[in-house]
This record gives sequence, structure tokens and C-alpha cells, in this order.
Amino acid sequence: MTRHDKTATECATKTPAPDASSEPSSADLLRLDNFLCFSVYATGHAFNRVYKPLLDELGLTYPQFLVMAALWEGDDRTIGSLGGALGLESSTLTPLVKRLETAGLLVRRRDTRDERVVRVSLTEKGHALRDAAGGIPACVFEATGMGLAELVALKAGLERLRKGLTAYAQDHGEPGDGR
Amino acid sequence: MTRHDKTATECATKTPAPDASSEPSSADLLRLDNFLCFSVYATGHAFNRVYKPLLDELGLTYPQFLVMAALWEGDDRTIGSLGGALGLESSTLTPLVKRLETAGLLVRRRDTRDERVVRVSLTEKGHALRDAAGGIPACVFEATGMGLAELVALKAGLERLRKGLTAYAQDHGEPGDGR
DNA sequence: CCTAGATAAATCGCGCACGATTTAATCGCA
DNA sequence: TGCGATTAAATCGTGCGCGATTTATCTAGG
Repeated sequence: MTRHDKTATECATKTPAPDASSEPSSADLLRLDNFLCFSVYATGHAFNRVYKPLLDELGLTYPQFLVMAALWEGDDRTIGSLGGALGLESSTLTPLVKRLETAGLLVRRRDTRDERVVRVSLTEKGHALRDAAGGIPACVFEATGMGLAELVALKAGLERLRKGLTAYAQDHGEPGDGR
Repeated sequence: MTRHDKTATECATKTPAPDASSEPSSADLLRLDNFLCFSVYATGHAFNRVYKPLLDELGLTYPQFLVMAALWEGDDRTIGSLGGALGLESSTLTPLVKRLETAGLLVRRRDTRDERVVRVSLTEKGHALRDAAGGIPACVFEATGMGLAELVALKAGLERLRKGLTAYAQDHGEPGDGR
């Protein structure tokens, strides 16, 4: 109660007055098929369904695959660094990485310089998996049924969107410590 | 074992031979920042972070909000119909809808014509919530930091992509019952 | 030194999300 | 009519994903 967040009502007041008669009604604005966020949400699920059979062969889930990809790019990283790259919290990564360790793909050990941080590094098996995963991008590209140029443009738009949303969440989500 | 899926290796064979010296290497193809799927994945998380404080006021999670939006669009729907609209399984929806019922936003009752199906309909409170949610689209639009035209184009691209991925998953994911 | 605050992971509880299975009702067809 | 096949939800087990809290370690200030 004491906390004073920006409310939906506040935002609504910023909506330009409904002067233009051709403007969509508020009813329309709440239609599911108008939601960009729903497109993103559902496309994420669709990607997952394409990846699943491919990743099953490797014994990975999709988030696990992303962690492995991050490690193939740069080995011997901390949990925090992985979290930064993937946008995930330690509460998500810790158990996920432990599963990858159980699978023998990596090892976790505390940094000797600073015992707080955990360094994650690939095993031989973890490195080897990269070759097995080599065919996946081509598969997924084929699955999109779209041209390379379109996909590149789409990705650029998404990155812009992501940046905007992240900046906004930073400003409006955090409690008012304007540090 | 007996099942014979299309494997990543199979797909990989469709990859043009690594002859062209200017082609991106397989190493590049596995770079995280080249993954469109990662952009989609991370943008979904970013949307969630923007929605969370807004939906907290309504006492909804993001998937719950989508279900409510679907019901605002068309009330008295079955679990299956909701699943079709949102791309979710009954195993996801059943508990989610039960939580919305506990919150007093809707009621579930079995169809008298066909006792297998469950019909979900909004309560007074469920309808009323629509007004409280009215400001959200404007908030989210503001959060994107992008223009309307861009967002519309982005959504169109995503829908095309989703359609492609879904079609592919249908063909390649299902066991070979080409009935 | 040694303690107050900061920092990195880990832990806990909750809610998705799915595949596989189960339960219950309906349909089809001989 | 009756009984196998189909269909709709529900149930179960596993793995994300997050916020809030906890634990362990490090850093600064006195």
C-alpha cells in the first residue's frame, strides 16, 4: 500500500483523448489478436515445439541449449555472467546448470580468488556436443519457411523492442531509488 | 528407438557444403546473438517484466490475463476452445482456470449436452475487471518506445514466422502417421 | 582487527508449460 | 443394444522462471 507504483490508470491518462472517431475502441485494444505480446509469446512456444525433437536427441531442453550455446561462445563463465547473457536469475540458472553438470556436460567450481562466485566450464563431452548440435540452425531456418532477409529484419525489430521494454521496466519497475 | 524422426544430422546434410569461403562458419551459426529464437525468447521475458507490475494490481499473472482477454472477447467457452486460441494444453489450462475460479472471476461448469466439456463463463467480477485492465494496452505501447507502424510490421512478421514454425512442427514433430 | 554493508549463489514457494497417462462421456457401427 | 474407438478434461511428473529470502564471502571504515 505504501508503495506508490505507476498504475495502469495513470498510464491510461496519457492515452491521447479519444477524439479521432476512427480510433479503435478500448474494446478493440483488449482483443487478443491485437496483442503484439501475444505474438511474441505464441511464437516462443512455436519455436520450442520445433526445437524439442531436435534437442531431445541431444538430451537438452531449450533453455539448457541456450546455456550450452553461451558456453560454446565463451567457456569458464560465472553464473552471473550467464544470467546477464541470457537474462535469467541465479534462481533459474543454479538448478539448470546443476542438471547439466549431472549430465556430465560441464563442471561447476568456486573461484579460488573469490569463493562467492561459481565458475562453469565445459567438459570434453560438453565441447563434443557442439558438433552434434551443428545441424540445428539449418533445421530451424528451414522450419521458419521464411527468407534470410526477412528473418534478419524481424530479429532487428525484436531487438529494438526488447531494448525498449527492458529500459521501461528498469525505470518503472524498480522502486523509486533513482540512484 | 523404433521411431524414426528426422534428425538434426539429416537436416545438416541439407546444409550446403562448407565450400564457400565467405559463408558463416558453423561456429558462427551457433552464436547466441545470431539466434532469432533467442530474440523471441528474451523479448517474451521483457514483456513479462513490463506487464508484471500492471497485472499485480489486478491480481493476475500474464497467462491468466491472456485467458481473461480471450474471455472478454468471447464468453462461455470450453477449455479446448481457450487452448486453441492461446496454443495451450488442457494440462496447462485446467489448473490456471481453477485459480481464476477461486479468485471469483469465472465459473466452470460441465456442459449439460455433453458432460465431457467444461464451459467457462465470466462472473460479474470477471466482466468488471475489463475496465480496470483498459489502461494496460496504452501502458505497454508506451513501454515499447516504438512507433505504431513498426509494431504492426513486427507483429505481421511474427505471425508469419509462427505460422511457418507451427506448420513445420506439425509435419516433422508428429509420428509418421501420414494418414 | 572487526564489524556493517555489499555481493554471488543457493534455496524456497508458486505458477506456468508440456508430454504421458487416466478418467469419464459420447459416438459409431455391426 | 452393446462395445470398441474417439474425444475432453483432469492428473501426474519434470523442468523453467521469478521474487523473496538465506547463506557465505568479500570489502570498507573506524
